[in-house]
Amino acid sequence: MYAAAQTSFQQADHVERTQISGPYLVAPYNAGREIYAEGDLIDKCYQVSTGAVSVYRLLPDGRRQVVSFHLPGEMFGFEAGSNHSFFAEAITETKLAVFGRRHMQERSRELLALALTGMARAQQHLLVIGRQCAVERVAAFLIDLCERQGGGRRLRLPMSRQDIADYLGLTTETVSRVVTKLKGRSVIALRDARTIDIVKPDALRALCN
Amino acid sequence: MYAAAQTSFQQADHVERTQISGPYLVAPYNAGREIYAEGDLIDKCYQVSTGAVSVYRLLPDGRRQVVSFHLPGEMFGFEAGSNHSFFAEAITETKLAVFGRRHMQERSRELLALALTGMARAQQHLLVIGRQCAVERVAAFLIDLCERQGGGRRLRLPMSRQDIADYLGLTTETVSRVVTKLKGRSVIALRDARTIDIVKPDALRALCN
DNA sequence: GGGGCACTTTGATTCAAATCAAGTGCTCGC
DNA sequence: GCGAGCACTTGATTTGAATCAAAGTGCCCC
Repeated sequence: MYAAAQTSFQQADHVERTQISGPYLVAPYNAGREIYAEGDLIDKCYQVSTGAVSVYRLLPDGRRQVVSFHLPGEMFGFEAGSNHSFFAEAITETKLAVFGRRHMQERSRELLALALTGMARAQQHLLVIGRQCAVERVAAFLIDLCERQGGGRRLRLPMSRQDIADYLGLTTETVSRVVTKLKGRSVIALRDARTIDIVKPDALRALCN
Repeated sequence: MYAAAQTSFQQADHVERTQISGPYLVAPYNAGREIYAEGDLIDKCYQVSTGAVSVYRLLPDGRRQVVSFHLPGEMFGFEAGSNHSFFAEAITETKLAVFGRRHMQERSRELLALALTGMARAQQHLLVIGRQCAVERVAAFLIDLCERQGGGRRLRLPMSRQDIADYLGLTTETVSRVVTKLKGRSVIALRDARTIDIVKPDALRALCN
């Protein structure tokens, strides 16, 4: 399961340490590569160095819910219990700083803050998915991603329309239609399908409700 | 904001301590009473002694998402940051064990486990709301509640259809129709609107996927 | 440079749940 | 015991998003 990561560990001394400091290794993952699977033992946690990661859950019939995306600087991989309930995979070419079990125990104070933030994010996401319409969901998603990328006007989407749809509880077609509509109203502009310029940030923010 | 709680604190020595031990007080809340509001300072956390609590968020236009219900023995009230992002209110006549800030600091290890469990619950809930149809959502809700009440066949609902709808991202009408349909298939039986007998637990479980 | 493939967009139709609109029945206060 | 009000149920209709279907578009590899 961890074969790729374990054979390609390397020393790293250039990775930003925004949340947790200490000794670690950096592992590269190709786009689409699984980081952990449902049922795997939890014995590591991760910080995205470059690239992007999705954490998701599957229903037996294949329906998928992405519960979170993780961008550079963000931590993931800690869960309740001893085994993972979710899958994690690299969306694009990704490098991850990997922390071992010992490190997690030493740093339980930081982990608490991260767990509380994760809970808050998931609960905010519940409101979006449970009570907002398609346009509101996409607008909220774009704003969230924009802020997490530093708040500039240009937004790079590391994930596909399918990933976005599975995150927002929609279909790719609906996501695409909403994007087209926002483009039509000149709220956003597309350089290409994965690069969005936010033309009217206030209008976009107003759409979240 | 906490007036009712603060004037009615009383020593308690009979409340079960399933998660955290230590000195505390017990406060009674009438049905519908607010426990904390969005924006309130976070300086306490709570354990339900008797009754039930809902934690929810509101959109400016009044749409509401209940993010969690809390039954006897369960803790709530800890969030990221220094101020609440959610509202909490007693659903029925409720008694809460209240823990102060000092206690939360001393018990950060237990809090971590609770935060991780809370995150897992919220993420599981995301899958239900994002990717399951009305029947699946209601079935999952009934099973979850049943297990949290000890797993017997008879289920007492402390909350209204509106509360359930706001938890599941549905309307009261839809919740009611699903309940009627499950009753029609003899998967469940209703003693009254708030008391459900699970007649075919396996069939109910099969409906969740 | 061209073929194939994956991703995205667009269009037509269907469908599940929301909305709108009455009932029904239970609880509580008088 | 009786009426008012609220919670819940049921029915008719609408609607937003899903589904089904078919083009674009760009990219990689040969």
